[in-house]
Amino acid sequence: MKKPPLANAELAVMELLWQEGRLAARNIREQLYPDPTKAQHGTVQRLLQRLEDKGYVERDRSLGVHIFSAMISREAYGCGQLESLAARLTGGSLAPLITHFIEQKKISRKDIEQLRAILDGHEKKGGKS
Amino acid sequence: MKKPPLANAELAVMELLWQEGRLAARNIREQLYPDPTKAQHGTVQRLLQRLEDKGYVERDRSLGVHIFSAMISREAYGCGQLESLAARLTGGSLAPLITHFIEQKKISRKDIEQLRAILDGHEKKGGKS
DNA sequence: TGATATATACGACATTATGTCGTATATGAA
DNA sequence: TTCATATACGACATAATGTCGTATATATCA
Repeated sequence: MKKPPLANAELAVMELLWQEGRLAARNIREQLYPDPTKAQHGTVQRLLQRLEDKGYVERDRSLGVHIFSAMISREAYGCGQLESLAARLTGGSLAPLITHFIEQKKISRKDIEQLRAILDGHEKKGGKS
Repeated sequence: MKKPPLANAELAVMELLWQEGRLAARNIREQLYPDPTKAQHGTVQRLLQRLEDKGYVERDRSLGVHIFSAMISREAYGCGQLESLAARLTGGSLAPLITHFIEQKKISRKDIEQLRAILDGHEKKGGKS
């Protein structure tokens, strides 16, 4: 179940699905290509089909038009990418990456508080080593 | 100064440079292609040249053979990738990604402690909002 | 100094991914 | 049945990647 990174056009489709849930190809095309132009319908179909092949998108064929929805949440996708980044660079460990991120780019206080809350919550819940 | 992700062979070269500092192309080829084979020297030269073009690698031409070194540390590279991931997915915010990561994949206790230490240290040093 | 070995520069190629169309076929509504 | 729209998918241009091979430069050695 390895997930390659999403390319730009693919990510745009996923964004719509993440935001709006279930969509027909037509809705996606309307939002991605607002031009009153013609046959980018094929383009969207192609993108959706490839996303389906890769396991990112699910297709409901039970109605007239197919209804598409994301098979993986934004968080799960991001998480997988994070994991793959850590695996490639730091033996799977996240801390070195975050460390540098916090020290270099000024991370927002809100993010810091949120992270601290996550860590605290996780520890209290049932600290597995 | 946008840094595209490193492909596999490129990352392998960077790994060597990160680990060993300054290297001639020959050293890199020896470690990447241990076969007593022939002309992967060209391959390594190509990889190095492309890495140089992308700004990942620096070339010292002052000696007989060129000596290569990384222009960007492993941490800085990972940090940039992290940043780009957050920018693409969560409006630049890291917390949602980490949250899911911590909750889904069991992050090691060591990493948790390390992250907490980083957060504490950062806050004490001079909490900018 | 000339011959030989090694480096560098770079063109070329196969492969793959991506974004895009266009066309053929199916399916629904009128 | 006819027409509009959907779907399936082949095709293509572009780009990135990993790989060679060749041409040129540079060094070493006898």
